[in-house]
Amino acid sequence: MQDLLHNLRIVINPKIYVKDPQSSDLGMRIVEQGIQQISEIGFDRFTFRKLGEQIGSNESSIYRYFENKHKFLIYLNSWYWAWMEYRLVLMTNSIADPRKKLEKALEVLSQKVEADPNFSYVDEVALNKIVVNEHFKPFLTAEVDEENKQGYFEIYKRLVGRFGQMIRDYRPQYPYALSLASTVLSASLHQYFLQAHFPTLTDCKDASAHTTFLRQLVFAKVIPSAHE
Amino acid sequence: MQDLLHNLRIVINPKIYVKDPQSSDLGMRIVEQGIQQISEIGFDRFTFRKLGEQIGSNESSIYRYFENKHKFLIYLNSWYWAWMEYRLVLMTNSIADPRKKLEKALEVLSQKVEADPNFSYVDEVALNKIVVNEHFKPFLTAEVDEENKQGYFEIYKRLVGRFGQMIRDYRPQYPYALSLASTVLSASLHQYFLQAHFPTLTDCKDASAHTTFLRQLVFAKVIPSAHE
DNA sequence: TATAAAATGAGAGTAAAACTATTAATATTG
DNA sequence: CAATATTAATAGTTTTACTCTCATTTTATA
Repeated sequence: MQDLLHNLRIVINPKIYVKDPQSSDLGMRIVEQGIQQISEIGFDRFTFRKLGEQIGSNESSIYRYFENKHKFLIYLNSWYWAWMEYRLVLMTNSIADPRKKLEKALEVLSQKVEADPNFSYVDEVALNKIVVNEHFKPFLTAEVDEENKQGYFEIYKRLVGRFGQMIRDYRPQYPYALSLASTVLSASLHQYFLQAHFPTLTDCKDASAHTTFLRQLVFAKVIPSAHE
Repeated sequence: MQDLLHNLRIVINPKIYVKDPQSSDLGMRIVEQGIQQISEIGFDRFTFRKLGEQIGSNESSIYRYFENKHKFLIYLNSWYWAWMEYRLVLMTNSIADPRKKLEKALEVLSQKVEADPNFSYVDEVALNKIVVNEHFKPFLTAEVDEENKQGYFEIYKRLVGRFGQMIRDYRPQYPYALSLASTVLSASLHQYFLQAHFPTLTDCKDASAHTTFLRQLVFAKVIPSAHE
């Protein structure tokens, strides 16, 4: 992707942060170095104290940007999914044919992530590693329902909806477009996770295999079973 | 399922526990009440102290059975997947026809969980709620690879392998049997999770829809795309 | 350029969680 | 019955996840 859009900024629900990290130098360092640290040591071992040390700042300063580290993870995930949505729209918008559109969408959502020069302070590859490794951790808390009500997961939901609509446009009769969309999105992460940690549980050994596997799922022709 | 097998016991890798909870009354109460508490308040809010209070015992006594609460969660997950495997084998063993066998397997793996009278001290419905809500939390730690090496996830891996083999028996030419098996298993949990917390991201509104959705995925006929 | 306001840094302090260790009481078993 | 293992009660340690206060620096604006 070329450096087409210099003045682009990913917009995140303000309820997720205390102070917008994109509004200051310290904020950007928090995000930048936070991504590095979490991708290196994992989210559980990550603390604001350690991050403070790394960026030569203070724990309490970070708390002025994010209420706690869980919110920080939600922020990073939101950023990632917003970025995915932007790439999805950019790459499919001009395609009229539903099948080709859906194929391109699948490609965007399942291929190996590469750095995007439009957002220099975010290392998308490291961020992808976090999203793959921590998977659905942002959702897996007792507070999901409350946080969902607060709109913390809007971006992800919009992406699933958008992708679901593409499936529906291609297969109007298919009644499980949303389920298929959420399954494909989650399966894509999951297969990468398995490739990294449980290679005996997946056949996807390279990036193109991931896409092919998912494409076959999406474009397969439903055969009614004896039960239906 | 009838009460056929009175003397059945789920065997778990001893490395997961310090002392086998199935070997004593206290151990069984830990498992029984632990399942209740985690399914009620969620894993993050759960502590050994609270569990101790509930079962009228002491925090330090629980530590004699499980090293920490993460291992306890791994134990519960292992139990769940071992139980799933046992049901899978029981229900499919006598079926010779690969298609019918696979259909039955899908049913066992995707239908709503019901209590199993063979294991009276485990509430399978509550345990299923934990597995759905905490999803892949046992895997999502910086120590996955180490724990995997220790064999903590053997049961789950065996289940995926077994299910993958059933897919392979039915579609010998299909090159993604393992990926499909892991995807279906994970998608089944995920769709139940969405149904409970993000109903706008799934079309599965009842138990039969879950099975139908997954059955269509598995039995669909692959259509080669323009890329292949 | 002076001055107010905002942002950051440094440090101490608190509460809860996650253990660990010790000793006493109780149960089990040989 | 004696020895042995198991469990209960309690206190203590370390770490994490914050919170609070105040001093210092930076920035904005008159």
